[in-house]
Amino acid sequence: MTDPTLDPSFVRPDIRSVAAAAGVSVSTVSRALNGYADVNADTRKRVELAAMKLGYRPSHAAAMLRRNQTGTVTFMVSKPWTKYVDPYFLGVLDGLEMILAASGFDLQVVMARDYDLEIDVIRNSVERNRCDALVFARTRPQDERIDWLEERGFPFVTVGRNLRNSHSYVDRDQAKVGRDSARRLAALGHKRIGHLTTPLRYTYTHLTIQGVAEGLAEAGLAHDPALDVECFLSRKTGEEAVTELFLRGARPTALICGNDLIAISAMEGLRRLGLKPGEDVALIGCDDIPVAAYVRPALTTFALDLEALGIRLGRMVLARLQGDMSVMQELVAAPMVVRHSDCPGGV
Amino acid sequence: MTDPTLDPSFVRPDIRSVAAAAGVSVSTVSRALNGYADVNADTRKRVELAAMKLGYRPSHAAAMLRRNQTGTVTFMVSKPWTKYVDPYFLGVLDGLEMILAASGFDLQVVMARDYDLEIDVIRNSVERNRCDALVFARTRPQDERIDWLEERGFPFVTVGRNLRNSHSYVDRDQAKVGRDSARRLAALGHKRIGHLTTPLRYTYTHLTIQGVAEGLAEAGLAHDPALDVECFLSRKTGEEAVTELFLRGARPTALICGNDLIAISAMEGLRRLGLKPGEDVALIGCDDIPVAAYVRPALTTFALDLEALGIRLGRMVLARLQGDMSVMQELVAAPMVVRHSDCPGGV
DNA sequence: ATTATTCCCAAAAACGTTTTGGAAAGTTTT
DNA sequence: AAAACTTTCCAAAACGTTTTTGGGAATAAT
Repeated sequence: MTDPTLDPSFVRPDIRSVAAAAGVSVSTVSRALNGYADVNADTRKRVELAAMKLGYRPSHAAAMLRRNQTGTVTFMVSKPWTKYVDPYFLGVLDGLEMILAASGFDLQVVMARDYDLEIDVIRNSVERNRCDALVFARTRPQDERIDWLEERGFPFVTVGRNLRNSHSYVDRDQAKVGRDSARRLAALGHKRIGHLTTPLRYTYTHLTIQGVAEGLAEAGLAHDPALDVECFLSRKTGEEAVTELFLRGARPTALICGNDLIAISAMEGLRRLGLKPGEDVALIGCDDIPVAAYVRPALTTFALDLEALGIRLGRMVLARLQGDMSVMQELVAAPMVVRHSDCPGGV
Repeated sequence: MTDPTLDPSFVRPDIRSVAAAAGVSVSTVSRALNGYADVNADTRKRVELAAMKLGYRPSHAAAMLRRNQTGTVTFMVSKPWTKYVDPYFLGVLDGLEMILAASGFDLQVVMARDYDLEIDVIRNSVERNRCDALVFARTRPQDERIDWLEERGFPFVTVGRNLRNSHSYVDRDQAKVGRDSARRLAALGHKRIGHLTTPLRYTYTHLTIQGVAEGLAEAGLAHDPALDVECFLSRKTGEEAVTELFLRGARPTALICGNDLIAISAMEGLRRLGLKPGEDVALIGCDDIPVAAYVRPALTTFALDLEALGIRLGRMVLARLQGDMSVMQELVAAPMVVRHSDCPGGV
């Protein structure tokens, strides 16, 4: 049996051809194929058979025009973010796509060339009715994207939150990451614990800092701001941050790193200063990227099931799309995976 | 001046409202806004002003229905691939999106849950008219996706090629990577050069192997198949491959690794065997992932401007979409970045 | 035999654009 | 002054669905 669509004279069948083939009206085909109740079982079967035989595929554009929706969910990312192969992006996208596809939604990816343009990209997507819902990550304490969308009542879900905490999101329990990091290092006997933070523009950075502060306080340790440095993915990564720290005269015996890339590059910085990472200075990362297990010393860090996160995100979006207007906020756990970079602190 | 779209009674203006406001017909609005020549400059201005004032945004669905195209390009990825945060994906997507967006096309991402499903995903996208063109990577020597699309005459561009070499693609000069790797290691005095390859299912793996063979032959070295192991991202990564190699009794003094992750995990395998990577055994990777510079020994590898690759890909797609039916095949260079993992070989 | 009640289905009206085929006015050429 | 172009615009016809409206034919109830 050869594929009819391969015939060069093949033309896409429309709903009318199916109706003709099945000997029913156009509207009946539509109702039959869309699972409406008021169509006889036999009729439905006949229609389905005819559709199958003709290789009929409803026109998405026409359906969407009539239904007044797009059937797509847009995920927005910032270019500066993708440039450094952020592990977040992919896994989340993965889970999200899975859930959406199961409900017949397309996942669309748009990119903002710069942070300033994010809001424009969103406005464009929303105002042109390009999507039914939006998803984005890297939320900020004051996030104009969230403000704008809330004001407009447009469905959206984020990875991470803003300060107002008024919208639906999925977030890693970042405060716990900070707390656990500080606790562990304190328990290992460290007194001067530094923090190489992710960019302060993001909310999650502040949550981590807060968690670290709590962990330190619990252990009776004072938080010394001189031990903290803000890092970026593009410039001043862990290596430079460590150099800056020691140049400043601050001499931490342990470093909590905002992510694994910071941690791994910080190791290099320490070596340059003649210090042995994992022996002279303890390190804890975050994210558990694939190479974390293979660097020397193997990195102690926090794992995160990105796909699961994407799945939750997807479910939230779907709920929103089905009219559930409740605010959903989920925190996902990030278990510590202990390797060898977190050594005991000297007296 | 407040945003009119914020008014709760706001309804999306359609082309008729604009026509009414500008005092012209609907068709004139369409022609004016779409840049047709046969509309008076003054009229065009009046229309544009009215559209602006009303906050008019043409309905994508309606336009696409009428134009009989979707305005989107679909990028297909395989889930098993995203799972291990392949650095390819992001950068390419980045460049691609940039080019497409500039021409008003949307980039859509679909995921195939497994290799077997890739063809179904493609069929679905094409037959349902969900996109105007397709892009995908990880091509195979016999690639049924390519076969199917060629048969159908549907526009597509790939990252990588198949054996027939009949379609448009962008590819890294993978044979050169293999050749350069072999040459360098041979020049450093190595005689027994192993190869931890990427999966053999992909064409680029074979091209690399071929390049390595050429490089070895040039140096007058025989290629010993016992020194080669196929690696995967999910299981049997470099670490296990190295173990297997030495267990077999093969004792390479240098290893060409299909990618950086294989190389970095191979380092761990070597250490487990009491060997010092970069001293006892030389290593060369491929991709130059962000941590490559930070592992110890810092990894010698091949860089690749992913964004540039994505841009070329985008341009090819656009050409296709504009009716250019020529076969375009571009090879992008991958310069070697020399660090410290490739040490001289003993006598 | 009439009247309700179900169950199906057909016809037609959207949905918001783009495109087609001219028409009207103005301009140049015969 | 007629003919032949140009320029500028318009009305109407698509595009392929979904949804609404209305009603015919069975079946059940009076």
